[in-house]
Amino acid sequence: MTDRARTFYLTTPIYYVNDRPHLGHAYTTILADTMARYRRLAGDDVWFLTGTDEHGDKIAQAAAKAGITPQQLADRNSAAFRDAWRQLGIEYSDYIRTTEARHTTVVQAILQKLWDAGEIYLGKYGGHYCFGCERFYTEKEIVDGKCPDHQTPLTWIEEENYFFKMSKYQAWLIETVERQPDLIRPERYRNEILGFLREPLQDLSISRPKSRLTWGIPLPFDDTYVTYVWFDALINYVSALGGPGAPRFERYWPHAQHVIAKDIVKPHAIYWPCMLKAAGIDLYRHLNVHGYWTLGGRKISKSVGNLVEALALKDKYGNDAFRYFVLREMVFGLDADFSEEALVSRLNADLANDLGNLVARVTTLIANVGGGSVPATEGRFARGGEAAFGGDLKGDFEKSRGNVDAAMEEFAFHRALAAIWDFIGAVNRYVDTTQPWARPSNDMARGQRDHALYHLGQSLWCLGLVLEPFLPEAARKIRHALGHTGDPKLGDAEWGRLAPGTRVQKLSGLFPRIEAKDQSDLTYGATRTSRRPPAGQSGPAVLATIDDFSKVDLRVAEVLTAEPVPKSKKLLKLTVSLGSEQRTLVAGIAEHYAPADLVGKKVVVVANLEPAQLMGIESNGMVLAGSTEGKLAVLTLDRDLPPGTKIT
RNA sequence: GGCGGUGUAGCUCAGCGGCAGAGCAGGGGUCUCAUAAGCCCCGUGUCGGAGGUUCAAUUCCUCCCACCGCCA
Repeated sequence: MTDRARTFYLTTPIYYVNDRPHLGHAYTTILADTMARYRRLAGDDVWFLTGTDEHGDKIAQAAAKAGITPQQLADRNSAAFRDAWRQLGIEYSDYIRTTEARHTTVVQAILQKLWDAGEIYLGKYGGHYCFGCERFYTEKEIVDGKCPDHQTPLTWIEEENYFFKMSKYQAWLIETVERQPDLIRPERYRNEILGFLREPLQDLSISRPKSRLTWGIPLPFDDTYVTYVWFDALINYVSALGGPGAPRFERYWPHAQHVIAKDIVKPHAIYWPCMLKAAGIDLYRHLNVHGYWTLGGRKISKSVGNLVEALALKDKYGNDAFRYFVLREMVFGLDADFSEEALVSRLNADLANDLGNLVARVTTLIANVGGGSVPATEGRFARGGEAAFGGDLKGDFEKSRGNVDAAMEEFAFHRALAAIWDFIGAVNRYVDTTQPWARPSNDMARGQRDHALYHLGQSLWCLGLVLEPFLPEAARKIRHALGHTGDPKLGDAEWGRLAPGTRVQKLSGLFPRIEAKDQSDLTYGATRTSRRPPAGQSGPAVLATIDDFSKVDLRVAEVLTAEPVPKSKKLLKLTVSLGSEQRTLVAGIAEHYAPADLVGKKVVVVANLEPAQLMGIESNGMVLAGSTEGKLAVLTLDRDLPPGTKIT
């Protein structure tokens, strides 16, 4: 653990304002935010940039369709991203927009510099162009004369454009990537780039004629052209700092680290280094590449609607839980699957059971048996006694913190969290071992109890600090419960910093469990929605075997009596006949059926469901019914069958 | 088609020459401070398949199969 302050410049990509904020954007931004928070917590000098990319055909076309100017469209959608980050508690230092003057002036200055240096030339290019992709396609890529991506007809365009002499930097780039093993990480993407660089590198078209596209930054040396989107967009990382020579640029650029998703590796690992080299600017330090989220085990379609819905789960389960899930679930660099089921599983197992419950039991112990404040530990337990009594929590924490540091150095957020949870496990075991709730029978036992509570207090204190980047809200609540209201500092995460005598407040319900009855309305995958899913695509992603199905004992039941359950709007109490026996069961159908409508009906019930208490009534079974958008229908029989008939 | 990656316990993944691991899920036990939480115990799995190198291969090499990525 180094104490020397370091400097970090972290960036997300700028997000294209043709899109709505979704899970993918959110994940990248949460990664960068977590890293920024971690470094700030460690006392480092951090600048964290995000923003929006606002030029290009798509924006112009979308604006035309909406009957507004491109700038108005950009303003609106850029605000949507800003709002999403506000809701997610993202603490960025700066938010750049490519339509801002501070950006366009730097882009033009760099273009002029490259033009003056002969790094740019006017060349001719002809090709099949797709307006949707904003790119040319080669003959081989075309499918039936159409764009392989959009399946739309392509346009043959032959035009003069300005080209950046990227090819001349190929050898330099190969050498640079090979010399710096951690420049592009994880390694799989570095290998991909090295593989790509084995083929000859082409020069890069950096302009579009205004006859075809006007929504862009004019080339400073030829105002009949605008700058091509990548050349414009990548420069945001530099322009946001004021450009070369600006104080903020000199301070942060040498420490630049980009965070991106794997789909934009090539521009960042090939174009951008060459552009920087040509402009006489040092290369960034790291390109950190993460994988894709799949949803419910399925590949994500072109439509982003389900990704937007996945992001909406933050409102249902809270920012901390959402943030924890994405950070813990995705191995950095690899793809991972997002599902509400997996999120709830993490929330219950890690946040509620391990962390939330630990915080509750420790604060309650201190409040109830420790007299409401952190006890002092006596000298006789301070040294050898520590290891002898309960274990070495201090050592456990230091080990965990070391692992967190190492993991964060490599952008391995999932390992950092695993390391913290190792410690949480140790603290839970410590509570069980030391049993501080036991009434002390003598001074020795009293001393041991106070000693244990002291160490448990220190443990919570340290968790309240080290968890801050990952669970900002929960960490703050933990610190508040321990009377700490100032700015958190990782340097304070040391044993003894929580002074004996400090008042401690009970903190329970930090992460309430999502109970089984609530889980029944989970969707598989993240496509929970108020709309009906298309026919054939609804339902679980898992397949039930015939054995699974045969576990459910479905029977015909005749409703004998039906009455409302007092104080309940939804529940009806039913007595049904299964032929050989009568059952009482409770059904949540009172809003849709009057009791009198049901009596005499033959319905279908699950006969071997485990009993449940509902409003004080034991329900022995479940009436099958389907529901959608406020409509509900109980299953009945097409022809008559006697009560008790088994349904298979 | 070329290059690369992945394939290990029901699920997610770690291990990468020396007696097969973790978390979750599941089963059993136990404490009662705590959110029916915690803690303890329980895993013989052709380590994708076939060959080879080696005293020894999940680990190294070759080929094959499946999936994924990049490129054409």
